[in-house]
Amino acid sequence: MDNKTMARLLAETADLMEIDGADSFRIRSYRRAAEAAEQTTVDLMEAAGDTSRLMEIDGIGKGMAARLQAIAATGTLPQRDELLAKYGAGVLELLKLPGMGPKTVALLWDAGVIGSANVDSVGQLAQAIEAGRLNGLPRMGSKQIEKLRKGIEDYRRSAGRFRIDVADEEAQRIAAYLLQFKGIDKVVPAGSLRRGRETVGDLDLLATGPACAPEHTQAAVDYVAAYPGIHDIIAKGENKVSFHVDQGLQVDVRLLPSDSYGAALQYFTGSKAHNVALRQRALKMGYTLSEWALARLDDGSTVAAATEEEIYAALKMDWMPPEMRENLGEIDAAAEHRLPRVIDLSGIRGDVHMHTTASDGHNSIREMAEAAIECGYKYIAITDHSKNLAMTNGLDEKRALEQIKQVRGVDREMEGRIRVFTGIEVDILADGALDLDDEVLAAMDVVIAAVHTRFEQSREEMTERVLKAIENPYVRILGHPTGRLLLRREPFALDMAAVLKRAADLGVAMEHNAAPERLDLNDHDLRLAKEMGCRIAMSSDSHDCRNLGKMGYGLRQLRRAWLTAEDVLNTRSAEGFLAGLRARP
DNA sequence: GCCGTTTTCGGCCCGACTGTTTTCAGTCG
Repeated sequence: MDNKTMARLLAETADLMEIDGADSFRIRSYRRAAEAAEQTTVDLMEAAGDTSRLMEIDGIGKGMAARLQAIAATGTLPQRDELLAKYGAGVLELLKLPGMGPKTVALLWDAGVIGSANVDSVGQLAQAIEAGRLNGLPRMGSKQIEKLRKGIEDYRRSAGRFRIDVADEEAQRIAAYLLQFKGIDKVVPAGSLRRGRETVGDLDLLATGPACAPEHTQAAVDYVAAYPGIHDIIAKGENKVSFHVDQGLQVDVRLLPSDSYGAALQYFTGSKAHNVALRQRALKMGYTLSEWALARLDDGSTVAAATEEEIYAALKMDWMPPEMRENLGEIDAAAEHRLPRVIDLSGIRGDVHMHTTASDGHNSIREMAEAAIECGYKYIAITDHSKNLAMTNGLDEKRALEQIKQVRGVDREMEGRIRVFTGIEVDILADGALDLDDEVLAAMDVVIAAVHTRFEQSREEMTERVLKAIENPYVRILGHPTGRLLLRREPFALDMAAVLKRAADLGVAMEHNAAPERLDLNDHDLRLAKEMGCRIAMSSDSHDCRNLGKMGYGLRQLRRAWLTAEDVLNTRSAEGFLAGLRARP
């Protein structure tokens, strides 16, 4: 069982305890432990034998260590099983409905609307609503019932999160609309979009300006609510409008006076865990922190509010990039002035993976090189597909050798304006062998090995396959390691910890494809890579010169994992990049 | 159930919005 599953079991137990009316602080412990299990780089199954090692993880005490051990040993948690038997598995799904919290679930259960044997609680609830069986229950007026009916509709229509680039585009459209209103000067996305999460659950936009001052927001609120892309309005208050856009994404727009802008931006950027920890720190210092201001506890006077920098400074901390705000140690680091300087997009000097018309790309070597110069890059590597990928017109040994000559030719023609390296994206076969001869690979500057064909292989076999491939001394980069591109974002079942470790030992770099629809490595993989000293090679994997330079989203993931320029090979000069790769035999 | 500049007991983050309440509970972020 992986950490994520263990985290889910703990989180579900917390949900069930909440329905059961358990002590709220105890519930919070389960949630904290679930977050800790999800975020830790310790392999919990492996550490389960060692109680003290589990207890070293923040948020895991004696009790939670025992529960993790129970999960590791039996695959389940007695507390959870008991509550599931009582309430039925369907209640966990009910909690995902908007407006449906534990108290309401408990109410429905007490009233007999939800039966313990019933698994399809959402369907059951829908039927109960139609049959009028909610009428007369406490707190169940006609509006509340209608809200639930609509919630079920929305849930069935679009459950889930949206890719960051999709959310980003919507944010820009809404911002452009808002900025047309006289008195709205600035619109900034907050929430997980600002933190650079891979996906966004809903969109938080902050607007400020004279029209957003308290008591004068009505006209601006009405203007927001008139946004043409709105599908339906969820809530409309004095300084907040929530709505769905047509594709299902929920948007929260908040209007704020400029003197609270920093406090609000900090607050709505989150994450939740970061904010909770920050407010605890504020309390210890005799302050209270809200979206309006950092204020003194005793007389309520404002300490800081207008900018994030002021607020962090008043809390005796360095300001930190939004990507780092996940309560993963950044608060202590900022207080001790030892935040790492995370990687910046302007530091990227080369793109190490791209295709040309020789295989399935749309442009010539020369066109790719010219486009890369436009992006400000100092070097690129041409890495077309190899022959096993027949559908891409992949290169065989003969064509690969011919291409080397062409690339070297273009490299000379560029006269130092940019360096163009030779390379290939070679296929890892089912047995871990590569589909081109070593003599050809030996002639390449950059060999990227990637799995392109998936056979019916188990996790162990997939891992063996990749481990064997990177043993090949000519392989310098492991390409799209988690296979997300190929499997419609379904990652391979692969022991990433083992792969990262071996890659680090061998000096093989790990590719991180930075296009938003690909993003090879997740936050957890990247933190592991950093911990193990496995270096990252960022790429666009461009098949079109227009896609070069679109590394922004993937780069923000690297910031989330605290990666610095040191950890990423593309930040080096052309010669430094080659030298940073595993040495060739 | 966790944790310690409050330190082994007694605390544990903050406010807006909604609906059904005539003073507040529940949900959300």
